[in-house]
Amino acid sequence: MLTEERFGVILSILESRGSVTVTELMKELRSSESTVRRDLNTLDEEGLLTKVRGGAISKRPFSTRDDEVKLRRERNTDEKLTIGKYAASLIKKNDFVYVDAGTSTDLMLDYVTEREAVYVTNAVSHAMKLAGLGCTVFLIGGEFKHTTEAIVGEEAIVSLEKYNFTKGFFGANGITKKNGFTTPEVKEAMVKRKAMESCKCCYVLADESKFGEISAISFGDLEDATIITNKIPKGFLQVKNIKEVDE
Amino acid sequence: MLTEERFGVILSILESRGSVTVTELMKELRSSESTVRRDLNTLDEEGLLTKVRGGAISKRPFSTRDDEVKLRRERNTDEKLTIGKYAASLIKKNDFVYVDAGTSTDLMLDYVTEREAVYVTNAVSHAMKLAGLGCTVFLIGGEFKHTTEAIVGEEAIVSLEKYNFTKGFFGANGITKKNGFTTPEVKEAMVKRKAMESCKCCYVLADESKFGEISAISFGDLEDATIITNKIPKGFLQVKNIKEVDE
DNA sequence: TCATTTTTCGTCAAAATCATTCACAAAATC
DNA sequence: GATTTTGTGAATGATTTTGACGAAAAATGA
Repeated sequence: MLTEERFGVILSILESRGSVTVTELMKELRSSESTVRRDLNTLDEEGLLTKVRGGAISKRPFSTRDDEVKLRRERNTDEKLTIGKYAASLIKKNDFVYVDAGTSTDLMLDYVTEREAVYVTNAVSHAMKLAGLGCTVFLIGGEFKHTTEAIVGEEAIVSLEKYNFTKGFFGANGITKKNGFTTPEVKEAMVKRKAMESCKCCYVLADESKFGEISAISFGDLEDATIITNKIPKGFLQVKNIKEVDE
Repeated sequence: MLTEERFGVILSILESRGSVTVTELMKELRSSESTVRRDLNTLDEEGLLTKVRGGAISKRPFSTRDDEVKLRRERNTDEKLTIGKYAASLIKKNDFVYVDAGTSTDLMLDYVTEREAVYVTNAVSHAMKLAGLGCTVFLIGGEFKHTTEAIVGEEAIVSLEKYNFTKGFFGANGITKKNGFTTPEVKEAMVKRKAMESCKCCYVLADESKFGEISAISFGDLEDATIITNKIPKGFLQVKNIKEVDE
């Protein structure tokens, strides 16, 4: 196994589990103790993990994901909040709403007031937030992904089949005329695509920075959803289905 | 288990329960009394917890006496831990395991080591714990109940239909010969019942205090599952399918 | 009070982990 | 083709951690 490969495996194990022992790594990597130790030393020197007696722990001992989410939230927050606020105002009594996992939609939830709508989501955190507001919430079934705390995979897609939503709210990492809406994760993209198909009205929440960007996987065409953004870039002015909101 | 890992576990237990005994920690951490004491000393020196006779309490200046009382009362978790430990040891490679929501099963998860089994649960916290261990986890779909953070209701039952588990682990509030296994919540009982039907082997985790108690709703007969307990009460001695575990 | 139980502390040997060295093989360089 | 470089695995001895045991101290109960 290549050195770089091993580094990757070690770091990804740390990412998901938070800690590993030397012995565990010997088995996972099928290498000797010496090699594992050398790897850990290198990665420690490079500051990519923290070596401790017996193994290594992830460089961020405290609630990794929370911090990341916090950080991400602080970027473009103002615009995202405005977008979220407007999106939330679209939810009416008796709506059957799908809320996609992601930070954009998360910010939207802070403005949700409609308790007489029913909500479905694939994000555990969204479910908790909505349930905390006193709303009726359903989580779709399927594989639970640790890093994003969202439900993804084949099973999730089957779960979505039975629903017919009146409105759906989505996030996207990239939006172009040619590739439509894109996101970096394959499994998540599949879920998004299926969910969009099940919605009468789709809304994509995206600040201006997303326009012109392309991520790995497309999950819908530009015409499939109404984009809610803070500022429509020049190239997209003539596109229908874009709503610009400010303050 | 890594030293830092142990520190993390100790602190997180303190975070959630407020106090722990040395004996509990010996079981949770699977290390000797000496090690636990050393750990507590270190963490106390670092000011991360307050050591008290018999264990440790969370670092909060006030209401020390109350906490110490609480510490005494919580001693019965010892038995629950033993039960959980045994139950976890039943999970083997390639098992397809259902884990019911609840505190008994939660304690069991601390002993789960089998990463090559697939787990399905209706409890969000269980899913997170298992995913954190690096296991493959599925959440069933359905209504998300805020108070218990579990998935319940009609939809959850339908979700369960497609599964055929090799083993299932359940909690119960009451066990009698006549009424079988009982629980106070209607919606949760329905889910339990359906899940039990889908398991080849069912295990009910219950300490001795549950025998003779009756809650509102039955979700299974005594013969439907193997009971794992710390002490079989007199009246149940001749019942088959009870496993008594100690230490 | 005094005896009994529980908890704590200290010591020590065993086990685990670590850094270092050396030998070997594959790849890169000359 | 001979060499250097690089990566790997094994062996060694030093160091740290661990678990067990026994004695001391504190709590408990009669």
